Amino acid sequence: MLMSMDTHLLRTFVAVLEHRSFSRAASALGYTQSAVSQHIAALEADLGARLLERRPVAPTPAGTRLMEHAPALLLRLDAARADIARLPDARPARLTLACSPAALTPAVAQALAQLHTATRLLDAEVRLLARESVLEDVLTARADLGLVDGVAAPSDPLPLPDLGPTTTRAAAEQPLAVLFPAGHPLARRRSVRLTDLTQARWIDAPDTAVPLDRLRAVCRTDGFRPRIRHRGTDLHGLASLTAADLGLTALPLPLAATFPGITAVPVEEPRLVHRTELIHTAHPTATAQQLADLIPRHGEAAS
Amino acid sequence: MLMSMDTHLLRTFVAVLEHRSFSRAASALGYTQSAVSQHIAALEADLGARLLERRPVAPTPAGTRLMEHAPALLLRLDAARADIARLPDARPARLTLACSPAALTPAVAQALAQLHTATRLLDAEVRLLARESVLEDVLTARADLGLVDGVAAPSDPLPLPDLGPTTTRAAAEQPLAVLFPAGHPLARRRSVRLTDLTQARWIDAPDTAVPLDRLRAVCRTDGFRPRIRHRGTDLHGLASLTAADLGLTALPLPLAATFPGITAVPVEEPRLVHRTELIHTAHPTATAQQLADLIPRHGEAAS
DNA sequence: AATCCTTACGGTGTTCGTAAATATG
DNA sequence: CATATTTACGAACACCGTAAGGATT
Repeated sequence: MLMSMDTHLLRTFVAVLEHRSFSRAASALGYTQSAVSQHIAALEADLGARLLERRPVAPTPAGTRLMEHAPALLLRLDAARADIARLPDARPARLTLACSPAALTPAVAQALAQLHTATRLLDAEVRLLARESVLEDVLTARADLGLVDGVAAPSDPLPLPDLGPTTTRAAAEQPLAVLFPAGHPLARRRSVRLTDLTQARWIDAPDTAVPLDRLRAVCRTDGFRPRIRHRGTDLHGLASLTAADLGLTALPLPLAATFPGITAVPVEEPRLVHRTELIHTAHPTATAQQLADLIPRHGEAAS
Repeated sequence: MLMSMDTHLLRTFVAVLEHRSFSRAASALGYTQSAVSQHIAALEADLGARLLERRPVAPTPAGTRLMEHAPALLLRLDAARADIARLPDARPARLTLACSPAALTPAVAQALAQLHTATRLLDAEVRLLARESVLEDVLTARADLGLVDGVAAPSDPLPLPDLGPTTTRAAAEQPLAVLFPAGHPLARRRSVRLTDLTQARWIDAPDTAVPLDRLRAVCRTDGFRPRIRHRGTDLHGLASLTAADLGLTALPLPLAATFPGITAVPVEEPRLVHRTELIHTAHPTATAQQLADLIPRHGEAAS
């Protein structure tokens, strides 16, 4: 009766927790409530521990532990499938590029344009995603190439989770800036120390380059408490929140300087840069490699 | 008919490639040859690609791709199971510490001794493993605590693969040294540049702190070509190979200085250290935490 | 009472082993 | 011809859905 933690079971487990309901998870997965119930029961029997509280549905401690593994496992399972699926095809002419919000720089756009004229490329697609989703898209072959941005020490790689075999390469490094509303007292300074701003009001924008928990990690502090949260990839909207004095934001300096009502001040301390990295699988398609070669580089690294 | 890449199938797939034979894999797994054959057939049907060549058994390109994912997947599956299994137990009194070869320093031994007297600890075990295996042991709960060593830039973390939720902490940083046989012309120098030694004869010791591919990565060169390879965790034997002029080795300076027939010369450029890191799961056992707290620290980081 | 999850039960389809067939070197 | 993998087949079993049973709000 004890199966070896079948992937089906993990999938429904995750779905149940996402939907906080057996029945909703069931219809989402195309199963019966009964089947979902049996799946969870089987998992619990297999692992010898209760995983979920019911009514309301919530994870037990053991369920929480399992949840720390299951999504990554399922993602990697999909990645493996995708890696094999894209192996033998006559390459479809479509090229898909997944980008986190601030990673789509003019240089990238130019590279795309070059490729377009050079190869009479039929179809290219750019997907703007939350930074967490880019790696996922590349691993599952929803995108041929990815561009993620974030903050790091100069010439350090971004700390990306290692969910499968990928290759990473620095595409750009730009100075990091804090955005102030135009009249802000600190807006006249030539540079700021991040460590002076731990107690300021910040906007947490977890889908963009600089989630606040990253700033906390990089500055080794537990300041940077968010006043409000901004979800999504709309940097212009984010900047306008700052312009309205709802809180501070950090963005790459050249980009930050383009927003109206904003004064961007470079970060002086700690020594940080806004870095963009190019991601592709260990075995990129030919066109993907072509585009990758057209995107300027700024150093090198691989995983 | 298409299953969702069942974990059984992956397990037998890996076993078949490890044993290079359907029949040997079958008996290793407690199956019939027939069952193994059916497993592989099912996987190939599911993924729509031939995975193995038969007679002799060897991976096809698609099989190679799958092999880039399957072991990590299975490891993480075991890690999840272990994470849950060790959750509710009344703690068994045994504490297991997994160490890579040069990570077991006097400070660690002292910490163990302290714990032993402080808690009248019934049973402690130290496992000396190849550096790759330490993380694996911690994830699967074969060890409560891990110590891995390697080279990195000062105060940079070691690049460990992210195969599951773990916490990492620097335990020590020591100067890195190159080992020369006692009479070697360079052995009289006060320090050496690694970049001057890319063309020298090296011993590759992939199970110890400084595999040559790591040196290549860190020096951004493709030198450091191995003359011979040394497997295993026996540093004394490794040093004696160097003493016999079979090739150079890099080790932490204080340790290197203890070997007879060897002159250890500190590395001056690039700026590198030998670093030891303490690993435990995100939810360590009480005794594991106790020991961890007794081991001196040298900075901090988490994943 | 309504909603939601669990349990009982039967049909369908899958998995395994035995054994015969087939391919390879 | 010997060894190794595949295929055929039947029995045991697992899985899902229907439907009835509990539990919780």
